[in-house]
Amino acid sequence: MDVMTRTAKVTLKKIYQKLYAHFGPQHWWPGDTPFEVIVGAILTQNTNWANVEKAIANLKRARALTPQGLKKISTQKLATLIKPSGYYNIKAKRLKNFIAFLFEEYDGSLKKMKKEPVAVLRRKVLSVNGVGPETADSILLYAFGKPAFVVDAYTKRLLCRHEVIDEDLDYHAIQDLFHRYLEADEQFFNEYHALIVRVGKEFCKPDPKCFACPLSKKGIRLFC
DNA sequence: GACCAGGCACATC
DNA sequence: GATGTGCATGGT
Repeated sequence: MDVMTRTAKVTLKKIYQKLYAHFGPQHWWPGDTPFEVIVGAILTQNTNWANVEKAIANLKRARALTPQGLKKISTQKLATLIKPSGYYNIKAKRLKNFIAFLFEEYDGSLKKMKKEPVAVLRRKVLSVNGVGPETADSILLYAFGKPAFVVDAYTKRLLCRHEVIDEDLDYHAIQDLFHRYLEADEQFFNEYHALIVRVGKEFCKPDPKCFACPLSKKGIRLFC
């Protein structure tokens, strides 16, 4: 194993250990059912989770938080229910696109969907308009328990700030780091991503000067 | 009032 | 292929 590879591997493991030691297990994803996780994954696109929760509550109250429920209601009605999550018109269409896909390919059954090999599943989910790489991997990992690492804005920011990666690395290049250097374990990927979001929300703000982090006594970085 | 939040598709060059 | 833009609410 070459030096760079070894460094990246050690660094990724070290970050995880520091985060886990500080925050403990996160018990993700916040969703009662796999279907709720999928809906949440679409609604949370570029959106604060607190707003997504309001939209989810509206869907539950309207008894629409099932494949059949979302299939039945109109796109317009759906948009009204999910309004608090923002981008409600486009997200209503995206949810409808996913539902159409679910019924066309799997008769509306998540159980059937889960049986698909992971590589095939990812490719097919990505073909749904409105489902990009992060949403697809969130679905694979948190709804279906497949070992797909979820790369989000926090992941990229954290790794950039700690000079593990360059700013210009794209989604799949970043994901590849986790897939190549760490064991592909679903629970581990689940916990790792959840911890990144936790530290990101609290301490890793967009302001590039913001390094305040409880994991370093001097408050600057995870490790220096 | 400005800035931010667990993206994505599409237009344009 | 790179870069820019629209989509929108609610909390700080």
